[in-house]
Amino acid sequence: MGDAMDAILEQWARERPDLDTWAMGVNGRLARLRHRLQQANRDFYAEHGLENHEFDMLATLRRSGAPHRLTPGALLKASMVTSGAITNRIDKLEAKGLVERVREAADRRSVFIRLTPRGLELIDGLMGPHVENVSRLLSALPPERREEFDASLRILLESLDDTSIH
Amino acid sequence: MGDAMDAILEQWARERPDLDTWAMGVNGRLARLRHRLQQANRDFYAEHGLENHEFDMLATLRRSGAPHRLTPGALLKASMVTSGAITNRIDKLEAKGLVERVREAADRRSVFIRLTPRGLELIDGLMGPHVENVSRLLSALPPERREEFDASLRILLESLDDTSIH
DNA sequence: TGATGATATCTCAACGTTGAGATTATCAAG
DNA sequence: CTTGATAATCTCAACGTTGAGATATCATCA
Repeated sequence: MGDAMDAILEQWARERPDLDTWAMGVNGRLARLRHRLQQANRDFYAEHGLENHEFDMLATLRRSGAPHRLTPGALLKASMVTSGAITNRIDKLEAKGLVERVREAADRRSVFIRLTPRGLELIDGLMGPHVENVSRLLSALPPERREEFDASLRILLESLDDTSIH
Repeated sequence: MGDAMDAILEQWARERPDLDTWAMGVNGRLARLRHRLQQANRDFYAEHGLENHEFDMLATLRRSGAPHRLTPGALLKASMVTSGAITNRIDKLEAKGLVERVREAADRRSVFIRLTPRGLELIDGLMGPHVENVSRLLSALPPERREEFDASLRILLESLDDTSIH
């Protein structure tokens, strides 16, 4: 059979046989796979009234543990967007009543973004179905390949300095 | 050592030990890896005055073979964005003199987007360095792992119906 | 105490994408 | 021919992100 990238690499082989295709293929497949997964995740989140990034932010707060609050700065580092986007996203989630801004006396430059009871309940109820959904999306990979695949991804990420969430 | 995703999965293991983490890990690593690669590619393209998507469109036209022209519809299908974005991108590349709109008598609903001589020269000169750059970015993956890694990506893409560029 | 630099968050103009609809052209059927 | 359906491209308002700068607070030290 072959995927879309096979067809693309065939074109390159015809037009520019001097180019080595392995890296191009992996680069393209990673882009396409990420895109497909993101679309599929978006469909799932939409069933529950959430945007992709809204789910991400709620999940980040949830996995930080009680009392389920982080500063915008911490949320920024945990994300892959810039500060303006974080402010905007917090605004939207606050308007939905899923998080709230809490100022503490300690350092008044800072704000805590805290899951509301509703936000906590929502994300806690969604994590199980989300994991099931992602598992289903990746279920085509034979079990005996899974460990090596994940390990390869980790090797690449470590080499690109993706080594910390702090 | 461990990558950023290891730290995230550790948090989940502490907070929600009931969740199976393999699929979440792969999903997150694919997102992060794609993001890192896209950033690195962007830096490379920027050295040559191109945006990420501009390089993509020029490369799509180049690999289609002489006479290096495709309709906006074909460029749309080859991309992962919507029609408004395609029109906008063509406008920008046309303003830079790298592609031109050509109407043919055959079907006047259609337009061909054709690489100009400058556009062809630019993308042809860039493909070699681009492949070198991507190869370097992926060089941490041991050679004996590469074939299986690529094959696993293909398995996943085929299962998600990413099977055609037409 | 006051000055200086660092830190945390927010602001906002510029820009790109989305996606439904408008426009124009072609094709098929009667 | 007309009519209606289909097709290809473009338009544009709504929206989100970027990224530099503004604002406010804190820390340090003379």
